[in-house]
Amino acid sequence: MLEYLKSVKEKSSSGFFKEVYRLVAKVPRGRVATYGQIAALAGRPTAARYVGFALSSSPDGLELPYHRIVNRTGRLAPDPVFGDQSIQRKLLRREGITFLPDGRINMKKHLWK
DNA sequence: CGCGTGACGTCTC
DNA sequence: CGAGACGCCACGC
Repeated sequence: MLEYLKSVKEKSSSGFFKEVYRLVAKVPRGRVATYGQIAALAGRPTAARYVGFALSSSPDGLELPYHRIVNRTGRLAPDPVFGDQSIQRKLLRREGITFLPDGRINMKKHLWK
């Protein structure tokens, strides 16, 4: 699995992945986007899972704002991805993003577009 | 064409 | 609120 992802990012053969990277990079500071949203913009409304996939294999060199991508309910990515969710939360808060009492992101207020 | 793989999404218990 | 269960799908083999 990781192998093919590697080849994908090296060859940039996948238009979908490439599109995902492009879109994610466009997310402005202080805003967040959802997997499903990115997927839809990338032309694959139902391929939300793959968005996360693309991000987890983010190409070296490209500094994508992973932390701005969250799932629909405002939940952050699982701990393993950032080592600890608190890291992602810190990054987001630093950009002015607010959290709800339950630790989820205030989607209404910060959702991209 | 089928199999395996998930940073998803949404619905039950 | 936590844990499953499904359905979703691009992409390499």
